[in-house]
Amino acid sequence: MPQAAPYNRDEALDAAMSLFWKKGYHATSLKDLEASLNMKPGSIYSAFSSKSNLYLLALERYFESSKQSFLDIASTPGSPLDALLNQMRIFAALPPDHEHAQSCMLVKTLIDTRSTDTEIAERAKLYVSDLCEIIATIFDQAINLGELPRDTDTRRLARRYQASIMALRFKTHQGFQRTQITELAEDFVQEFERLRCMPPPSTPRL
Amino acid sequence: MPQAAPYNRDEALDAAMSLFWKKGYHATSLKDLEASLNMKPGSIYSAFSSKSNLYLLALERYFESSKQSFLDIASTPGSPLDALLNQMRIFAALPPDHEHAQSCMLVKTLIDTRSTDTEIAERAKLYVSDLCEIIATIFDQAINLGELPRDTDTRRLARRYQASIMALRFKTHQGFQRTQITELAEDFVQEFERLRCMPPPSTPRL
DNA sequence: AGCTAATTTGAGCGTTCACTCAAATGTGAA
DNA sequence: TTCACATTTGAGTGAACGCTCAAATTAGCT
Repeated sequence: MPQAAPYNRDEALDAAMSLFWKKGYHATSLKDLEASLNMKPGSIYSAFSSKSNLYLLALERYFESSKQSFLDIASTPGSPLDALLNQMRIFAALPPDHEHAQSCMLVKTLIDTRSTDTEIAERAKLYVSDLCEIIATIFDQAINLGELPRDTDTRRLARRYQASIMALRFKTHQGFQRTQITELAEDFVQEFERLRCMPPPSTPRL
Repeated sequence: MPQAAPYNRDEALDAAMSLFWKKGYHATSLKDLEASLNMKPGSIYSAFSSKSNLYLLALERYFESSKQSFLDIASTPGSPLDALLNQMRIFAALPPDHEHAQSCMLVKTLIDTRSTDTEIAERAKLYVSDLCEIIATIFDQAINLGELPRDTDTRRLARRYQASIMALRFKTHQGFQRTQITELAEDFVQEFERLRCMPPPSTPRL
């Protein structure tokens, strides 16, 4: 005796994202999704077409929120370099049970689907590149503010930053001790801190 | 009409390792294994008990060979620091279609099984720690040879080295361009190179 | 050759997979 | 109230899953 129940697309996609992020694409079953989204198979399929399409939507959601957090950094009034490095420390400081205290979903997706689901993997690659480009523009800002040398290869630096973040987040996921994570973050931060230009002389040159 | 066919445990485990490494635990089916190992389901089960146990054996194989390559580094006659950093460049220089030119299998395992197969994930964690400890002892050797300052925290340094390798290998897996991988490797190598002590003065002090 | 133990075989087990659809229900216009 | 429409329901689809086991084959010993 079916009854019509409400259904909120945003909440459903959030739930799907959390579940997929936690369990991965292959290990998540329709049964799991039914329970998490609180929807029956028919509803899920009429709303999202297929498991893989639902995954793509969940991944897009993850990407958009990551993108937004970097755009926020880009529009932070103070030092862009400080803001980027702070972001690194923030990941390291997340309580271990926090939802975000695990591997980047894009990384998990690539590892999980690269050799089995090309479409999903390609999408994830695209998102990673997009984020990298945004990070590079933040480093560009840092140059314009005199925080980095004019000849810095910002694309290359962004790739290194992204790789460091991924490594850090993976180590979080792996269940390292808190102090070890903090130390690792501090090590990475120091490497970028070294590139910072000395503050310009406060007295104007003649 | 069954016929008895030969069966080589080493070859079978190698094939299982390659397949699991490439596709991941959940995405690899018994059918896939039957084809790769060239064994029928009954033989597989009488030889390896279960899919998960076969995975554990394949993972152990992976670990042992990784371990061996670091032990080789440890017993290299020259500079241990050089040997470690060379290892990094070697990963970056692998042709993209090389079997090893993908994410570390321990990383893939952790991401794939952490929330679904505790036993496998715990084993992977253990192996990662073991490798980290070996790397730390190589940094210890570097200290004793005067390549690193006496007060270096080698455990911490080993964790950073391991994280950097993981990030680098993941980026390889992700399908970056060759030059970009090389640049990233060079960036990471430079970070460690900076820690190296100046060579001791060749003329004895008075 | 004849027997025993060890091993491989592959059809097929029960289960779970992603997914479908006719029926039941709520909603809104007339 | 009535009827058309949009939506949800959940039992059920065929296929694929991990896995089993009786029968067939080989290998080694006597």
